[in-house]
Amino acid sequence: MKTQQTAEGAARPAGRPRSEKADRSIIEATLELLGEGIGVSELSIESIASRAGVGKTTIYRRWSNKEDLVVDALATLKPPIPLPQGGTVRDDLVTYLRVIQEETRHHRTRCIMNIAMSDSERHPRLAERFRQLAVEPRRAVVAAVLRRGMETGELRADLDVDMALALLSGAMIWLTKWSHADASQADLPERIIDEALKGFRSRPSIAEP
Amino acid sequence: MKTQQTAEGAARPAGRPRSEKADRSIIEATLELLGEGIGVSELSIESIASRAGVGKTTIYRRWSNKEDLVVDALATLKPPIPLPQGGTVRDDLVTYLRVIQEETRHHRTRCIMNIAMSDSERHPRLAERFRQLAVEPRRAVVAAVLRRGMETGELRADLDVDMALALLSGAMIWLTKWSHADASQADLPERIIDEALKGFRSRPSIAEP
DNA sequence: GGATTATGAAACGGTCCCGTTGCGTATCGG
DNA sequence: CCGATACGCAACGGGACCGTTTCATAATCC
Repeated sequence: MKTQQTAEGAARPAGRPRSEKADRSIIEATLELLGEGIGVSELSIESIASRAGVGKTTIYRRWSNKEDLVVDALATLKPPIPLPQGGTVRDDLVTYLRVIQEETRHHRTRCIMNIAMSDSERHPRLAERFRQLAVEPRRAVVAAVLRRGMETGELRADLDVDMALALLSGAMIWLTKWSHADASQADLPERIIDEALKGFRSRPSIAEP
Repeated sequence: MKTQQTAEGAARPAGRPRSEKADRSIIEATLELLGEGIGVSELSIESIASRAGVGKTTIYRRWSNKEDLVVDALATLKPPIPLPQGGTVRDDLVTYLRVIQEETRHHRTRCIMNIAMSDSERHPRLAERFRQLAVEPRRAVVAAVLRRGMETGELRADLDVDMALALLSGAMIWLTKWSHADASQADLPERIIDEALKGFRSRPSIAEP
């Protein structure tokens, strides 16, 4: 009845242990396929198994359905380092948008973003994963920058941080998706930030820096 | 060799004419399925035929591939009446975002938006259709409002109209997609507009209205 | 009526994928 | 070595669609 205890104290079941290498290649194959534009609904277990060099059995033994597998796979994506912050608030925000813009250049990133936008509708757990994986870290970083600006007086003290994040991120995504102009415009981040900083309303005769 | 000329001058081919009713039900069935969350890649000709009460032959006779059919189907979507404009620029912009917010409540609209965002990556002709169908009309309407504000002095004279549209629309989409808070917040449009109008930057002691 | 074309239904062979099972082999604990 | 479990592989029966073809019927022109 006695089973060997691992260092972590988990009960070690008898027999051949599961291959961590198989785990990794399954996850990696899943991410590869998603990154090539395969949507969750088109993603087939067989294609994953084939890509990973693994039997279907090995996959079914670990995940009972596709959504679970995709959720786990996405969990391994590391949020890209978001921001070297240090300059003025404007500079930091520009840098932030530049990172997004650069990410958007990669086909893989665009595919993942598409999954986040679309498949989340039918898979709430995916949506939650994306929120905590991609949205929340960025929100936190930008919020820190904005709050710093609010303290130094560079920004309005009553700024709505969530609203500001939505304006900036939303604008970047919208433009890269729908702008007629070449989306690779180098000055897009600056233009977005400056419009957002200045605001649309006219101001009675204040010299702009 | 002679063929009868219709009133429009088009050559009338011999034999039974194609059923316009079939045309319509095919298009309608396609939009129904897309509106239920079926993505373009999952959309099957057989399901369309079945839904439309039509033989597959009838579909294949008119469209040689799925993308063509979807493009034609989307072309029949009328852009929702965008804006009763009349009040202040702020009021008109709030109304504009309210329309978007209201549309987003409908599951069908969200599905169509998802297709616009995701499937456009793989189907450039779809992207183009969406641009001229949904994006451009809105851009035009909002641009008109903004320009009016620039003329009356309510808005900055050097406002970047495209950037402003991106900020507003992008923020709305971003928030309805990723906001933790209840997306049906009634005051979302006002909050977006006001942040955008005021701008993030602090202003040296100017009383806010 | 006769020629011509369209229509819905059904069936075709073919492909892809499903989720499961059996097989021979590999890797663990005891 | 032995029992237990995991492995990759191949095969299973079953389902969904593909794009095409055949067929009896319907609509239009002459």
